[in-house]
Amino acid sequence: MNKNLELANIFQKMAIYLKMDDVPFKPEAYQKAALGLQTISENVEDIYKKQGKEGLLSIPGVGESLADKIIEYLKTGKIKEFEQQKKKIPVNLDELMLVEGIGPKTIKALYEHLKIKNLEDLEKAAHEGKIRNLENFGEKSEKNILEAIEFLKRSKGRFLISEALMVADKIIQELKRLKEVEKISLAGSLRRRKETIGDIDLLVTVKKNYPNGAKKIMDVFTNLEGIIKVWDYGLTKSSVRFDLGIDADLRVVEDYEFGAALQYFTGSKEHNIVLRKIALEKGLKLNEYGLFKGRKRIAGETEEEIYQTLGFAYIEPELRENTGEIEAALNNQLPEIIGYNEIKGDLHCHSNWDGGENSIEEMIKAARKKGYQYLGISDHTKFLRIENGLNEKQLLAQRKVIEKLNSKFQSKKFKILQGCEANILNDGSLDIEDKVLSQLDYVIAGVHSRMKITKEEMTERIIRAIKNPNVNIISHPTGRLINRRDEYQIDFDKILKAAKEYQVALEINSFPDRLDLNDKNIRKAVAMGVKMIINTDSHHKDQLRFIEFGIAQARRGWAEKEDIINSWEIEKILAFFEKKMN
DNA sequence: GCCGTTTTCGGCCCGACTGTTTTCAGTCG
Repeated sequence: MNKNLELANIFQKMAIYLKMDDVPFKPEAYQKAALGLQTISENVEDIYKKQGKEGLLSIPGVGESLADKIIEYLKTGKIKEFEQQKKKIPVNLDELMLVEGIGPKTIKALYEHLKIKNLEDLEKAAHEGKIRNLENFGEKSEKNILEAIEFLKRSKGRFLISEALMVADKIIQELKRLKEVEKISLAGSLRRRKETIGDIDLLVTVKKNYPNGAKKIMDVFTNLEGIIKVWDYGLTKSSVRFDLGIDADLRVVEDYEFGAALQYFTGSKEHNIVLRKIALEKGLKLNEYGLFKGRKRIAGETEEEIYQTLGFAYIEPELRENTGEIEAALNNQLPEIIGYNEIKGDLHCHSNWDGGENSIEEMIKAARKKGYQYLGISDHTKFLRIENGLNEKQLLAQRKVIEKLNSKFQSKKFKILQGCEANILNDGSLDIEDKVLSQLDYVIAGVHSRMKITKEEMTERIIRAIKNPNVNIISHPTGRLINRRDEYQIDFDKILKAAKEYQVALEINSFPDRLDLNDKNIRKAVAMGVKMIINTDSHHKDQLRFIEFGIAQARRGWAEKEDIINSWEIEKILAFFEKKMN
């Protein structure tokens, strides 16, 4: 883990400890600093080296006191205050805070009365019926705890793609520096860009004329920063665990078998089984070393060669799940899935008007740097007080600001759109008056409250929002949070039908713990001709990069350019929004 | 503890929901 994340992690936990003692305001300050550390792209160590404390103060949310704590950590590897807090209440916050419905106060009470320190203690106490006897707890809360633990167990051991990719990128970066390394590639679920990742698989080939190359590579790999355990060390395969808890496997393969190995280790298993079956039917044999006719290797150096020799078009890794891609490839009907460079703008971004980190100008700058042609500012609206949601008056004031910015950028062929992320209230109405909504360029509507209602109620609620003539996009349509919260109950087919009828785009939210819609739902939408939009939901300019996760999800859902409205030119999107109005 | 087109000190932190209660505490967004 890099120092940014380590510090962010500590500040998060210090915030939790402060909340246990009901300290006002400070926890939020610590959390804000943690967020700042997570989102900046520069390394906090480098910042301090180059610019000293001044540099640290420029990190969003970091002031005098937290800058000192950062320095203390960089110098000593510890923060005294944090060590004291841990000593006072020595509990595993990482585990306990993951339990839905449990927060700082509960953790403190459980520790003080029942000495519960971790998930295991908690589950045991709940099973034994000890928790219900505590003040302010009852049978229901005990049952909820057990259910939440069950949910955790189901998702255990899977990492968010963003976490896994961060570790993998670092490994690749370090190994690429070695002169012994010829080719290096991700494999496994990470290469297929699955939304959660079990472990990291990597393949390398050794350059010729380096007889001890494999050893050198493995030595470097098994000694990378952040490794806490080396499971295996070998010249063809090594396996390690990083401090995040994630494992990584590295395999050294020969040049002539690289494609075969890549194909094999990328999977999915189900995809490969079918592929091997087809090879057998053709009198061939496919394994991780190549495609063979008898004992003769007829393909193996590249993946393309293997697919081609088997009689297929190349199948993108994101499609390799044996959910019809092989049949499609055989019939030459593979979709032309959307590319990673085909998004022209992001329409779900928050600015500092609603408590986001950056000003509209800063967001624009970041968007232009990404090569976007347009950017949509869609701040929260007033129902979400905590997010500083905007009211009608503020939205209209913001409109003026954006109009001004547009005249500034007119010559530069960049367009700023004003939207908002309005809240879908209990009855399906929105929290902003229609006459104001109708003045915005577009409207996103999303559910942010009362998520545990019946399927019928939730479906009706969202459909009523879809029917609102001003609504163009439904944000994070199923509401799930990966590893933390299930989708809310909805009849997705009905939602799709309504979205199609009323010309509303469903969002593919790129935030790593949302990725909502998921691949299955995207594919359903594609099949029904419902339009979608890949947005980041950025609350900070650096989060615009999350778009790659949303695009990956769209690709896994077989979406083509035509299905994704923000791969379109601005005029076409505006026409899409416009049409709904009439 | 942070931050400043109201302020370098005094704001910031609301509202819904759930489960425990019988008027409230904790969690979540």
